[in-house]
Amino acid sequence: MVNSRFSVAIHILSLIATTSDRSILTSDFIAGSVNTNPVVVRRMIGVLKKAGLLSSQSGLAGYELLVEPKDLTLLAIYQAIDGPEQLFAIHDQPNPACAVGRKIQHTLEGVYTSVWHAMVEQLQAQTLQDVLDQLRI
Amino acid sequence: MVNSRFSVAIHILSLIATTSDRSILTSDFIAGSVNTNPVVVRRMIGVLKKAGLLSSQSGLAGYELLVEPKDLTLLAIYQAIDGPEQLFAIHDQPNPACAVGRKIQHTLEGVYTSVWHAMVEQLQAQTLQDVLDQLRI
DNA sequence: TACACCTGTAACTATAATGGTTACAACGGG
DNA sequence: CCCGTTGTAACCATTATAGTTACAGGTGTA
Repeated sequence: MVNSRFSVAIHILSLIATTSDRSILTSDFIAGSVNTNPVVVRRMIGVLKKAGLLSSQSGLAGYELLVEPKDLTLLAIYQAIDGPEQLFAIHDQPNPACAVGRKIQHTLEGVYTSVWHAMVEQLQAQTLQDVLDQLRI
Repeated sequence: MVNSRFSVAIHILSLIATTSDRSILTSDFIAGSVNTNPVVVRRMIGVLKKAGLLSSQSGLAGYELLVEPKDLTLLAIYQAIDGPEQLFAIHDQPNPACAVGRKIQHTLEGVYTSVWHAMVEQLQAQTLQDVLDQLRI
């Protein structure tokens, strides 16, 4: 099971997209909705900020999306958080003296790449706006 | 990143499928190819055995596949290991007093289900035989 | 200015997952 | 009986994850 950061990121971005009053949109308010600690929220927001998804100003409440919800794909969010990371880990240093061990890593990379491509298609097909629509806000 | 158990399982099953001489197919031999501990191998094999993918006899070297490589999909292997588990974790207890918090879990489930379905298609389209072919054994 | 409130970030902690290891009971074949 | 093997419990080390405390520094307002 992959960690819950992707879920939290989508939650945070949904709040930012739907809260017009910047003054109430503090890390404390967001943490109350997500049910976590404000620092966890600010940490996550720092990552999303580095990825260019939103902006904020130190000392000033409120966050602003830099990408329209309809243009913000779930893939962009996912990659902002987890980078270009592989989905499945491959055990390292299988025995090169063995016919299977020698080629298993390369083979698995191919398998996982095809799975990853399928995931990418799905994540790219859905935007933050789609999520907002399903939240019916 | 998901753990390396799926990779190790495919490696183990590839060895079993391609090693005709049962007497050398010990957990120690397999561990030497995977580069891990024999107990880790036996533990994993116990899981695959419970799932009905292979058979073994206590005290006797060797394992036997119960499904033909061409009929053994990577999905079956994946599910034997990780069960019907969700791919992405969803943070628990978002605030029900918040419009987003109230519906985010259900919405994310839908999103993740569509991603999972895409993965399933890929995993189902590839069999152990395909892996063996790529290993060129 | 003084103050209240906020962000950004470092540092520490608790918990859980992962994989490696030791140990040993039970089994099978020579 | 003896040796090598499987099956499994128990324990340990490492790492990931998320929560927490603490505090420096920015911002607007009385």
